[in-house]
Amino acid sequence: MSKPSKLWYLSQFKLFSEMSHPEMEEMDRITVMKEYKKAQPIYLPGDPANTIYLLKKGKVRITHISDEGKEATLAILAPGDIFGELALLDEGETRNEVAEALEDCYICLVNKENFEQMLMMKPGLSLKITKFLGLRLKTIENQVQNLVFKDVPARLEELLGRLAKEFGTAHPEGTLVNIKLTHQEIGNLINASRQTVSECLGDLKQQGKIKTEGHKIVLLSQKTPSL
Amino acid sequence: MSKPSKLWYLSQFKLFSEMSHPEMEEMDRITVMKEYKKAQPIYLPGDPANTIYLLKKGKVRITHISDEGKEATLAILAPGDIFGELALLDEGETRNEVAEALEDCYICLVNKENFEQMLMMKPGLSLKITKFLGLRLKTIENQVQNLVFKDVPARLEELLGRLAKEFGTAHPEGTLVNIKLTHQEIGNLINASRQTVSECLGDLKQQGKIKTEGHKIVLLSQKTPSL
DNA sequence: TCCATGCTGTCAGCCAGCCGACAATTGACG
DNA sequence: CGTCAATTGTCGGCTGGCTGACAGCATGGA
Repeated sequence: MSKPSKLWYLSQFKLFSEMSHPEMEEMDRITVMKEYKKAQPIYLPGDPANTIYLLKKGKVRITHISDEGKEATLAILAPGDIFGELALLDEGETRNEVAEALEDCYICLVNKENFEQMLMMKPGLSLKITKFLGLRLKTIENQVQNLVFKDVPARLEELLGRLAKEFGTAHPEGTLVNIKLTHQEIGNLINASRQTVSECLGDLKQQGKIKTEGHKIVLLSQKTPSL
Repeated sequence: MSKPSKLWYLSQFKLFSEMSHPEMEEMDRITVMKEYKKAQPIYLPGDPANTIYLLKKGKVRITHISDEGKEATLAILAPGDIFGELALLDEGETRNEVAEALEDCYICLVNKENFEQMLMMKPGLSLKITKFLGLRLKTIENQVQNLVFKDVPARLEELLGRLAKEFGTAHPEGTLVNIKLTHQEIGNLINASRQTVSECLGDLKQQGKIKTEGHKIVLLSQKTPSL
């Protein structure tokens, strides 16, 4: 089988980095690895929420869609991230957002019951999950603050910084943000219209803060002008 | 001592409702009950985050304050709620929001280390905390959606509904929202200016959806007019 | 009781960011 | 290499909601 082994992928998870080998094997036992092709939905609003997902390879986008069809992207996830953890809540819940593969992905599926069982047996792991959820909470609270306190240009800069940190690679003049997003998609991430994003990106270019390379953005390292 | 016993208060917590008696006593051991007077701050931005709070009596408001002094209220908490749980995250973190007693309160303080220790020993409790955090996550995601998808009048109606559910008491014509908030405070809750709130409340009155009683709001039950 | 302070209602003016429109550019695919 | 669809840049017009201002109202403290 040409896929890298599931166990290897599991070991890459921050969350499981301190797991013992027998624990890892247990994890392996209750886990199913699945492949998702680019643009393929992983779950949709209304789907039963009974699975937790561990993203191994690729990028996944989580999006809310309003009644009027407006989209708000909650997060773009990278390998090592966990999503769908709302499944840990009460029975009978359904998803209310879309999870979609932005690229070809390998994802591990964990059944809710198995996961809970494992949590029961491994208090240490449980604490890690708790901390993980707390971190997530902090992140989203931060997003609320951005929405409430900052205007579109500021939110855009903040987003570019985050993307650079998460998906950035070295570049002679700064950091290449290694992810392709349309202006519309950027707008969905910061709650702005396509046109406003276009305009603000133009401004940032003029200010010498970014430049575009093909369809990707390069964050130019700010050379504090000597004077 | 005239205060109701701490153990009694602990037993009221949803979270601990299924705890055994010895567990309760353990909880009692690591817990300190403290009284906060109306308008007294519980913690401030910059304070070290090393305590988890269990609200027993009274109401508590959690607020973010931006650099420019603009306020955004994240939540108003009622007895049985837990806050400050960000303390469970990594060491050395500090608060970045204000927690403040809206009325005279009894609050239980739990030291972070003690709490973690207890979590380690009681996997079931841990799972409950996890679910609790998940619930919190869901709530705040809902708030983000409101901010992004709805305009001020809609957010206001939604808020009134929430407050009625949380703090409402019976009233001949509908539900009395049993909490006194200024228009400014309502504005902080839904990210709107004082004036806009004032205007929208006026509109709702005209539409026969609410009326004011003293300084509190009554949500009138919608009698679907039989034409 | 009276005053001070804070809350409410309402208005005019303003502006960030939306929407629709359209042309220019790019990219994907045969 | 050509063609079609998607993406981008850029405009004008519009509007929700903000700010500031000010005049009634409450409220509570001395």
